Formats: sequence, C-alpha cells, structure tokens
Amino acid sequence: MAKRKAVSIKDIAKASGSSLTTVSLVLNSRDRRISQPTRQRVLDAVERLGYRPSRLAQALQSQRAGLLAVLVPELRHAFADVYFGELISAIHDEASEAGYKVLLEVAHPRFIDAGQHLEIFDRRFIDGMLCLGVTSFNSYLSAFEDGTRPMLLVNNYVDGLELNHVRCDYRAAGRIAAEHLLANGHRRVGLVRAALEVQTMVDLISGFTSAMAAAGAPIDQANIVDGLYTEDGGAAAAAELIRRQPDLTALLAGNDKMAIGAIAGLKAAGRRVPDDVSVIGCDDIHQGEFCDPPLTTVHTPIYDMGRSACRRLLEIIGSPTSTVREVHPVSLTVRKSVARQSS
Amino acid sequence: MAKRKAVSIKDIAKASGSSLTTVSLVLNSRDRRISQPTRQRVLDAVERLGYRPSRLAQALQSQRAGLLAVLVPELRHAFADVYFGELISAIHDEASEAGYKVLLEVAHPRFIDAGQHLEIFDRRFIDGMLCLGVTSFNSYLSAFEDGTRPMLLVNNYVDGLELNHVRCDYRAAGRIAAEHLLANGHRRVGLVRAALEVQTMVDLISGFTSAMAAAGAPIDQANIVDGLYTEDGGAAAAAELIRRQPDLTALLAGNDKMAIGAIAGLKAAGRRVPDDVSVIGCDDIHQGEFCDPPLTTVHTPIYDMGRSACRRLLEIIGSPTSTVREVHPVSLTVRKSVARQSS
DNA sequence: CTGAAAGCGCTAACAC
DNA sequence: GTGTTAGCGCTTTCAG
Repeated sequence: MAKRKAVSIKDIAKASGSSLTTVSLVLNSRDRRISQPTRQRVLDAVERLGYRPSRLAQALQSQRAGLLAVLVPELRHAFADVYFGELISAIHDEASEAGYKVLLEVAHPRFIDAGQHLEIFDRRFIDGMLCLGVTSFNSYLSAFEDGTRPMLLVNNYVDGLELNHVRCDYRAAGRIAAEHLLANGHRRVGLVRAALEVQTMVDLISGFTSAMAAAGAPIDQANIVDGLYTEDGGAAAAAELIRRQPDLTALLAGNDKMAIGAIAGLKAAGRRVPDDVSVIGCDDIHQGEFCDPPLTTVHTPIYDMGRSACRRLLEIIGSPTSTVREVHPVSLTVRKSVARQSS
Repeated sequence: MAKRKAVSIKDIAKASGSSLTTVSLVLNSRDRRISQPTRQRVLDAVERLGYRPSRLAQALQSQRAGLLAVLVPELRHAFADVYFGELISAIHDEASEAGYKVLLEVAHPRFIDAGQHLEIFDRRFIDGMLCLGVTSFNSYLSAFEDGTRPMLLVNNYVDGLELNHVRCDYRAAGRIAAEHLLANGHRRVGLVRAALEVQTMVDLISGFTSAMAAAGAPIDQANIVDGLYTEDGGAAAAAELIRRQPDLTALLAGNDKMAIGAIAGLKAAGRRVPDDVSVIGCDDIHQGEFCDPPLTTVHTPIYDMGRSACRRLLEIIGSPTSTVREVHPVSLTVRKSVARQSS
C-alpha cells in the first residue's frame, strides 16, 4: 500500500560505490568505456534496487517530452468513431515504435478559447500535435502557420492556410467514383455530401461533379443533399434524393457511414440496392464489408495515412524547417452495391 | 520557423527586476502578499515575454506528472469501438476538468512483456491508470494487487484478484432482461453470449439463466451461442440458434453490437423482429436507437461510469490507501424489438 | 577510467 | 514584502 519511495540515481551511486556520472554513463551506454567490473556493480545495484530513471527528469534535462498530442474535434464522443479510431490506432502504433507516447485532446471550445492548444507546446508538455477532422471554421489553426510548433493535419487541409498535412486525394476519389458509375451505365445520379467547410469534401464533390459533367451527365444542384456525416443523415438524404428525383439510378455518398445509411434509407423507401439504385461510398471502413449488400467504395488508406502522418510529424520535430504536403492515392474497391444499369 | 527560445522564470525575474521567488509567488498566488506594484511588474513581464511555466519542471518538482493512462486491449483498432470510445470520452472529460491529461496505451504483447505497464508508473510518467476491457487472461494485472500503483478497472473485474474497479451490475442486467422477456410471455429463449474470460459476461449469463430457471423456463446449453462481441458474430449466432431451435421466441444478446447483428441475422433467416422473434440487448449504445426495429436493451450508464471511474482513480491517487469497488445499477430501456408473445 | 560540479526550470523553507 | 538557497533527478562538460 505504502508508496514505495522512489529510488534515484543517487541511491544507485551509493549502493554501487561509484559516482552519479558513472551510473549515468553505464545506463546510457555512452561509449566512454567504463571498466567491466564497475559496469557490473552498477547494473547489479540497479537490478537489486529496482531502479528506473525518472522520465520527468530526463525530459527536463533533454528538453524533449516524448509526447505527441492528437487533437480530435468536439463531436459527440469523437473517440467512438471508426474513422477517427483507426487513425488514432495508426498514430499510436507509429508513435510507440518511435518511442513517443500519445496524448489525447479534444477541441472543446473551452480548450481552444483558453489557448490550451498552444500552451501544451509552450509549456513544453508535448513535442508535436496531429489534428484530426479539422475544418475551415477552426480559426485557431492559423496560429500554427509560422511553423514554430510542430503540427500536422491528418487527412485534411484548409484552403488558404499554409499547414503541414498528409491526406488522400479526394478529388481523384470523386472522379473514380464517377467513372465507375459511368462505366456501369449510370447517368442520372445523386450525391450525398457533407459539410462544405471540410476541404476534402469540397474536393470530392468537385472531382465527382466535374467528371460527371465531362461525360455529358452533369449533376443538378437539387440532386446534392447533405448527409451530415452520419448514418441517419445518409438515410434521410437518400430518401430525400429519391423523392426529388424518382428516376435516379445511383448515388455517391461522401463517406461510408452515410453510404450505409443511404442503403438503409433506400430500402426503407422501397428501393432495392443495387437492383433499383446503386450506391457507392468513400473511405472503405471495415463495416462496409458486412452490410447488405456489401459496399462498393473508394478505398482510402486510412491506417497507412495515419502512420505516415505520425512519421512525418516526427520528421518535422527533428527538423523544424521541413514542410510536408503529402497526398496519398486512392483506389476502387468493388463489392456488390453498384449494379450495371441496363435501361 | 526558428524554435523560439524558451523564456524561463529567470528571464522574468530579470525583466521585472525581482527575484525568482517573487515571480514564483506571484504566479502561484501564494497568499504571502506581494505588494501590488511588484506583482504588476511581474505580471507585465510575463505578458510581454510570453512566459509559460514549464510543465516538466513543475512536474519534476511536485512529483506529479498530471497524466493518466488509459489502457485498452489489443483488438483490431480498439479505438474504433463505440463502447470503448464512449468510455474514453468520459474519462477524458473528467480528467481534464481535474487538470489531468490522458495518455493512450494499448496492451500489445510487446508492451506488456516489456513491463511497460509498470514502467510508466515507476518512471513517474503517469500518476494512475484506467484499464478497459480486461479479462481473466490478463495475468499481468496481478502486479497491481499490492496497491502500490494507482490503477482501476473500468466496467469489469477479475474474479480472484483484489483490484479496484467501477462497473455495472451485470448480474442484475441478466435478471432484468429475463424478467422483461418473461413478462412478455417468452419462455423459449436463447442467449448470444461472448467470451467467458470476461467476468461481467459470466455475471450476465448467470443472472439471466438463473432468473429464467427460477421462473420455470430454464435455458438449455444448446441455446447459448458465442457471438464474439461483434455484429457479424451476433448475426451468425442468432442464425445458429434459430437453426438449432426453430421455435425460439426471443433472445438476449450480451451486448448491443451483437444484438444489432442478431437482428440482421434473424431477418436474413427469414424471421421478422419482433413479430417472430424478439431481441433484447445490453449496454444501450447510441446505434441501438436507430436500428430497425429500435433496440430494447438493458441500459448501462457507460458515460457516467467512465467519469466515475476516473474520479475514483483520482481519489486513489490522492490517498493510496483507499480501495474502490463501485457497482452501478442498470435499468431497462424499452423500444421496439421485444413484442408480446401471444401463443 | 572515474568523479566533482554545473545546470535543465521550478518551488519552498528560511532568512533579511 | 522580498531575496537566498537548497533541492527535484538526471545529463554532461571538464578535470583528475
């Protein structure tokens, strides 16, 4: 029960009959060769007393916290989202391999308003930060433009702000989705979009609509509905689309959550998927594989991107002058939710 | 770009023409009244130079890291799970209100084997730890029985180990589910369970089966199938149950994920829910509200439990002698997935 | 090959 | 009221 009193390097020095320096040298195996016997005496003492160097003291000395923060948006339980969750897993995996630990932060208004997002840097609590799910509404981001605090946006960027980021090519994603629908004979298609303050969503929409238009099948504004990034929203949006334009034969949903919702919404409205209406999603989350029908979607390398983002952040920390703009390619994952349109 | 060189308390002392102590006293507003003019001079200097006390140095001095770790099991992307996610959100909210930050750790074999779960304590990196999703297979937990490192299990416990925990009453949950089914006339019921190394699952099963047995409607072992804690597993388990025992009129799933899967599985097998087969879940996750039919389930106060767990951990940190065994009551949330059995 | 001593940035007895 | 000083636990010149 009692708080085992911490054993410090001083205790080891005493116990092994050597000096602080010697102990430190042995432990950090600085090549300044310590004689084998001395080394052994130190190591024995360490073992015997169960000594563990204080990470705090080391951090203070080295001016490295060994900590990275992940900032997630303030959504209802942002951590309970598969997309963010997979990114966080990836970041955690990469960070721990590099000897860093991961701190969680939520972009609560009170967190931001108090300037905490800067404080954690300035108080030398963290070495760098990864921001997930940012939008152009997040005005606090501009404070990072001077590159003075190592920060990187994950799978997003903000038009007009010079911020490091690693993301997927959502414009290509939109184009690929359009090409797949066109190749299957679909020309009357709808789009379940989401928030326009998310730059990658804007890219997806523009990639999609311009590819459709280029093929002579432009998309009417009325056939673009907001699905709020949620399943329910996707369901409602799909229902609305089909109401506005009953002869739609296919639709793209801006992410898989909305696509899964859209499938449910279409079914509820009495349409068969994909026989009556085809659905294509974007992201390729795990769940898409198991819905009915299995979801055809544009694959984004979420996990790899997360790892890459973390790796790049560590590079920035190592060399503050470097700047990163990394764009990952996307691809098509064909399953069963898109059918050939014969009419 | 250049790394702004950190301004320290010493710089403030110099700039304000006072001593280190004075500055420290002013900043920590220790009541030793510093004269108003001096105080103002210090504050001005702080403002002007943009001084931020180093959290590292403070931590070293105070021997408090201000950090809590959350240890999640090594599942495929554990962070991408609504249940863990909600718990993490709750913990984060409570911790940040108390001025603590939250570190993420995953119970990878290599993390545990390296003894990292103890190291982060012994190297004074964290002040306490919260463990999610533990099972009796996690033998490393016994190292915490001596109470020497502040740790607490969240919504679980391990039979035979004396560990702090905050959890729900899953035995009662099983009983409540049984009572609700019985009250609706169901007597031929099945159970989609999950891993028996999870103590709360064992409790749920025992609460459920003994209540059914007590009512003269005992559950045959053949009517208990493993749903693996997943949607797919739940679907497969429900299909299997209905194959083994075609006249089942209801089933309990050990959590809502499996319940949602079970509904899909039953539908796929041609049964209507709840007209042919009723389904009751356990946990009350957000998604249950939106599935078809909306899920009747045993409500567990996940978020509140997470907050409470965190609060209790902080108490333990404050007073290492205290021991916590907190059990939260559960209740019934009636929606549409359980119907009256008329036959 | 090893030890003494300074310093990382901050706090808090203890003087003046 | 304010300053001096001694740590917190560690790393790292710089002498011996």
